[in-house]
Amino acid sequence: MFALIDCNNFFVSCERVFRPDLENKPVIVLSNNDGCAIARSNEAKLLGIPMGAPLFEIRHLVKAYDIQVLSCNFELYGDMSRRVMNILQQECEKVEVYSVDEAFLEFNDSINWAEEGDRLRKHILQCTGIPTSIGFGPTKTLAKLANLESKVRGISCYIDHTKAYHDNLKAIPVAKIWGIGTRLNKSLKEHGVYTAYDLMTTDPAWARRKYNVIVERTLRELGGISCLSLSLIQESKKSIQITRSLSEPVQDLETLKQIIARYGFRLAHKLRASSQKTMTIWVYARNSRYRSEKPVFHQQTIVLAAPTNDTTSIITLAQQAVESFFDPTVAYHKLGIMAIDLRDANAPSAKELFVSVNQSRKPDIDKVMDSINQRFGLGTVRPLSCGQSVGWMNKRDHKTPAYTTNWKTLVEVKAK
DNA sequence: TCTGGGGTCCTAGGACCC
DNA sequence: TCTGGGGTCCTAGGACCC
Repeated sequence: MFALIDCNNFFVSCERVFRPDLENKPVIVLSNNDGCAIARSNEAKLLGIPMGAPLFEIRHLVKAYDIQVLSCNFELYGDMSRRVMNILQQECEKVEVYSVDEAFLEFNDSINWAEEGDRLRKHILQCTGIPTSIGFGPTKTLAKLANLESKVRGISCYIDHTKAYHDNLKAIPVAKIWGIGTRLNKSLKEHGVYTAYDLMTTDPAWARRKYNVIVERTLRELGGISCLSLSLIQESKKSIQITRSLSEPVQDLETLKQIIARYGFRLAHKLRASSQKTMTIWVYARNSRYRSEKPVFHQQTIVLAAPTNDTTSIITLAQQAVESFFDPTVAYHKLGIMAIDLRDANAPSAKELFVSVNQSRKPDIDKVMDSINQRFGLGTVRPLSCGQSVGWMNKRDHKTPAYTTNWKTLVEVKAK
C-alpha cells in the first residue's frame, strides 16, 4: 500500500510557524521579484486568488480583505522541508521524497491506514508545526487522489478501484489526476472522458495508441495495478539550472555580464554541492514575454573539453556566451544558465587526464570559497566579476528572516 | 508600472552504422 | 521504371510535475 503525504499550503505554513499572528488570516507568498502568488492560505484561496496570480492584478483583493503578503523565503522552506522529511524517514522504512513538500511512503497492506495516517500527521505537526494531508491507495496515482480528498476533509483518506469507491472517482475531474495536464485534459474531454472513473474504465490499448505510454500507465494505476514503484534512492540530477527574471529590463552588456556571472557562481556552487561536474553549459537571454512586441530569445551552447564545476571557468564561458549573442537594441528581461550532461565529480573522466596542472589546482580556491560561504551565507565571498548589488537584484519587499538557518536572525523569546 | 523557478520523461525523426 | 533490412545514438520538442 502506498501513501502520499503532503504539507498543506507549504510556504504559508512555514511562515505561520514563526508568525502565529498569520493564523486564520488570508496569506499569500510571492514568487521572485514579488511577481505572482505561488502559495495561498485556505482563506486566500476562498477569496478566489488563483495559483500564479500576478500581484498587480489582485491588488484590489489584497486591499479589500487585508491579505497578508510575503516575499518568498526559500532558505526557510528548504530547511523546514528537510525537517519534515527527516521525521518521515525516522517513522517509515520506505520513503521517497517527491518534492519540497511531498513524499510517497510504502506500507505493508495489512496496516490500519487511518490510524497510521493520523499518527504521522500528528507527529509532524507536533515536531515542526506544519499541517499535512495524507492519502492511501494501492498505487501511487490512487494515493495522490486520496490525498486530494484528505486535503478537503482534513483526515486521512483511502481510495482504490473497487466498487466501494466508484462514487468518489466519479466526483474527481480528470484534470486532477497526477499526470493529466491541460493538454491531455482538453483532449480527453473531447473523447468523452471527464472524470477519474471515466479514465479508469477506458481501454488502456486505446490510451497507448492515441497518446503514449505515460497515459496508459496512469490508466492502469487508476485501475489498481501498480506501475510506478517507490524510488528509495535519490538519483543524481541530470541537469541543474539558474534562471531569474530581472526586476527591470537590462540593455547594457556589462550589467548582463555581471548578472550571468552571479548565476554562473551559483551554478558552480550547486554542482559542487551535489558532487557533479558538467560537460555542457547552455546560456540564454530573452526579452519580456508580456511587454515586448517581438519575442527575442538568444542562446548559446558550450561543449567543454573536459567536465568542470570550477567557478572561474563557468563564469568565463557564460560571459563569453552573453557577449556573443548580445544585442544592444534588446531589453533583456530574463537570463538563465543550465548545466547539462552531468558527470560524477568523484569519477574523473579520461578527458580530465589532459587538463593542465594550473587548472587542476583551481578547485582549492572554490573549496575555500565554499567553506566561507557555508558559514557566512552564499555570496559573502564571490568573484569580482559578479559585481556589487545593483538595481537588477531581486525585489523582495516583504521577506521574513531566515529563522532557522542564520544565527543573526534567530527568533528571540523573552520570558517574564 | 507590475506576470516564478527548477526539474523529468517520452517520442519522432535524422544521421549514421554494417 | 525498379533501389534492403536492421540497428543505435542523438536531438528537438512536447507534455507533465511541484
